[in-house]
Order: sequence, then structure tokens, then C-alpha cells
Amino acid sequence: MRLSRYFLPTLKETPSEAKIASHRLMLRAGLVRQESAGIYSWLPLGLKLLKNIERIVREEQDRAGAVEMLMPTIQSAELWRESGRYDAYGKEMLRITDRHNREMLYGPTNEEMLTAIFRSFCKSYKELPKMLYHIQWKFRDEVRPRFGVMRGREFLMKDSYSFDVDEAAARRSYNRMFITYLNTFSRMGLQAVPMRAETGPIGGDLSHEFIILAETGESAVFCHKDLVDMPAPGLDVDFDGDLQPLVDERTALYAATEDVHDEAAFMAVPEDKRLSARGIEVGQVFYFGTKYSEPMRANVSHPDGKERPVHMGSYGVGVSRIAGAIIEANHDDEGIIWPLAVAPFKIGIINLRQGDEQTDAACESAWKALEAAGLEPLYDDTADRAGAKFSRMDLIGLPWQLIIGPRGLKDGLVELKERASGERQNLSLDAALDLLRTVCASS
RNA sequence: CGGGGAGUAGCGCAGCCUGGUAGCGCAUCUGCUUUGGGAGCAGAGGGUCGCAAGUUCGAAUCUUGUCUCCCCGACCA
Repeated sequence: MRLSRYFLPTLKETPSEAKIASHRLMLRAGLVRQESAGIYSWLPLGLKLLKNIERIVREEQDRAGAVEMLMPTIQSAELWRESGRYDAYGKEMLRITDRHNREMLYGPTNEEMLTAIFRSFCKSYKELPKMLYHIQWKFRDEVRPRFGVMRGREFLMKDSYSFDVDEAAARRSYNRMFITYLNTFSRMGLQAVPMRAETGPIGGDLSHEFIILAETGESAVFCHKDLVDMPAPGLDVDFDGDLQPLVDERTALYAATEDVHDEAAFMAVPEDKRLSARGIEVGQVFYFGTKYSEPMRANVSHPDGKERPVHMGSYGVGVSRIAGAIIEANHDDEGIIWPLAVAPFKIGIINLRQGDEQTDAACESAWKALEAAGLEPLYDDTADRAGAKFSRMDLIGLPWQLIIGPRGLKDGLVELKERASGERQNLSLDAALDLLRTVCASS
């Protein structure tokens, strides 16, 4: 992509409303624009980021055996009356009336709808287990939206729903999502710590939140330090095998959000291993049994001929929120530092002297070579001054910068800068292209 | 929802107290000079001062109402 044709409205000055780093940087780097409190437009660069996050989430859901579908954003109040949540949900739910004066709502979550879908098609234990998910925009009318996309009112969320014959089977589904989430966040360059959590309005008796530690996190968390360094299970996990040992390994040590924090249990953790910090919740898993299947009569016949409600769980990942969380965990004074896997572009090419014949030619050939390799670089071919280009490229945080100017070309050299480390090396254009093809190929 | 703050050019702000036809920096446009870390000089364009009433000869400025946004708390993925 040529920057001169792209739409990248970066801001030199910081908008006054943004208080935390990720919000500030998302506005400055031209990723989003606020349309109304807690509601954002995703500009081209932000959309590419969002798609990358979404892609990883989808790939890992599919790997774990979940099946993608898509449910609408607007739901009918009737559905929610069946579960009793229409009245229970409160003002967070955005209620709408259509032209026939029917009560509708902008979905804050989809337990009711998917339970209704399930019950109309699945009647036998033989059809279980089932795990379905969708990635859809949701709306919760937060009293006080803040922190940019991390606490918006409209947000993109992946939510999965599991249906099982009994609690033991449901726990296997729960474990499946538990493990998948660790891999998912790990692929995005995030270290997520699973912590025991409150079940909230979803209900149920078993729940974990996946927390990214960050100073600006919205909630206080307490955990054993060893959990923070524990590697993700890995993409070669056998999801049909027994996942319980892997889950046990990651739930044995103390870890809890403030809502369910048990000070006595925390004090039992050796003092040098106690970590009291703040965190951003990027995912949550729930097992809630028959909370919805029972009132909504989502029953299946068992081998004994009797009908019983299915055991359900639901599993959310805040896709748009992760965009903020990644920046919160990966930035410096100059701007964002994207992990390679989610970077909107992996490589930026900087033409230091647009209009200089030799420099233009070198940039064009670098651009074409990288495009041909499928690496899709962002080529800054604008007439801006070098300083402005450097600052902008650092701000938008592309992992690799290929810097080409007359000074280096005189000696047949270009400069390759890694955003994260700040390391630069001078090498021939061919060597630089080879290196980029190698380091960018893996993800 | 309780408490606080703010709406003046695209962005960041001053002006308001003490009413008199609106200003600064950045950005934008033109020209010249510059050209490896957000350039310099000269010039130009751009604002019904959130909206609505009221007071007044006269309102960005005073009064009332209203909308929006932000911050702290409670709540929440």
C-alpha cells in the first residue's frame, strides 16, 4: 500500500479527552475516531488490526472444534422474557421499539438466542456435544464508557456457547475453551493469566477471567507470580484428549480478581511470590449448567428415554477491547509497538527523499519485491520530510522499518530498523529483503 | 446514578471575572529556501464562540434552561 493513497489521519497533538496510553495512541495513530461516548469508527489501519485479532481468534476457535455462525445484533424482548433476563438486565441493555411498537433490544450477549436455536434443532443426547460461536458487534449501555475501545458501549466480541449432556461433559467443553484462550492470547503476543472470577449477570458457578496485567487495568487482581511466566499450552494440544491436567496446572496456584479475592488464601502464597496488580480482562469463560436451558426448555432425550435440560457454558473474548489491551502492553514514548502477528502492516518502507530518482527507484523495487512475497508493506512515498516520516512510522508502530535514502544508497546500503528493540542495521537492499522475508514469514 | 470539570477554526488553547464586531500555537493553501528525527521566512484561507431563551443600545463574556463530552466514585466484558 502506498501511503499517499492510503487514509491514515495521524495526529501530532494528543486529543485532550484521552487519558491512558492506548486510547491516546489509538487516536493519534489514526486507528479509530470517537463518534459518541463509547462508540467508535474503525479507520483503515484500525480495521486491519481488528481483522488480524479476529482472524487469530477464529483460527483458534476452529482448531478447538468450535463452529462459526452469525446471529443478529437486534433481538426481540420476548426471547429475553423467557429466561427472565429482560427485567433482570437493567439499564445496561439498550431497548428499542420498532414501528409496530414491538419491544426489541440491541444484544448485549446471546445466551437466549442460541439456546432457542439449539432447542429447535437438537433433541437427542446423540447430537451432543456442540460448540458454536460467532463474532458480532454488541452493545452495553455502560453508565460510564472510558479508556477508549477498552470500555466502549459498542464492542466486537467473540462468544462461544457449549451444549453438553451433563456437567462432566460440560466441564470438558469448558476446559477446551480455557486452553484455547491461552493459545489465542499467546499468539497475539499477550500473556494472559486465568483467574477465578465472579459469574455476574451470565450466572453459573464456575468462571475464569483471562487477565492481561497492566498498570491501567480496570480491576485489581491477585495471583501467584509463577502464573505470569507460564507458557501457553501450544497449538499442538490434542483437544480430543484429556485437558484436565493442563487446566489443573494453571488453576492450582492462587489467582483471583478482586470480586472473589480471598485474602487468607492469598496470604498462604509465599510472600515473594505474591503479586498484587491491576489487569485488563480480555476473555471470560463460564459454566452455568441449566440456567437457561431449564426455563427455556432446551431439553434432550437421554439414553434412558427421559428428557433433561442441556448443560451449557459460554465463552467470551473482547475482540475490540484486545486492540486496546495490546497497545497498553506494547508501547513506548514514541508510539505503538505491534507484535508481529497482529500488526496492521508488518513492514513500513520509508522513502527519505521522495523525488530523488535513485531513491524512488530503490523504494519501488523494495515495495514490489515485498508485495510479491505477500508481505504487504506500507510504503511511505509522501513528500513529507524525513523527520516527520520517522516519527509517524514510530507512532503507528509497524514492527519493521525499511529506511531508504540517498545517503545510504551512495554506498549501496539501506537501513533496517526493528521497532521493538530500536536496533538498526545497514545492509544491501537484497540482504534486507531476504531478512524481512525470513522474519515476517512465520506469522 | 452521585460528585467535579469542559464546550471558542481540523487539533491544542487564551479571551469571560470587569459586556463594545474574536485571538495564539500546530495543521491547511501559495511562494521561496530547505531536505536522515514532526524545518525556516513571507503571505493567505478558515469560527452563526454547543444550542435556545432572557437582560442590554450592544452578549463568546451576565442570567436561566437544555444538549454533548471528559474526569473521580459506584457499576460492568
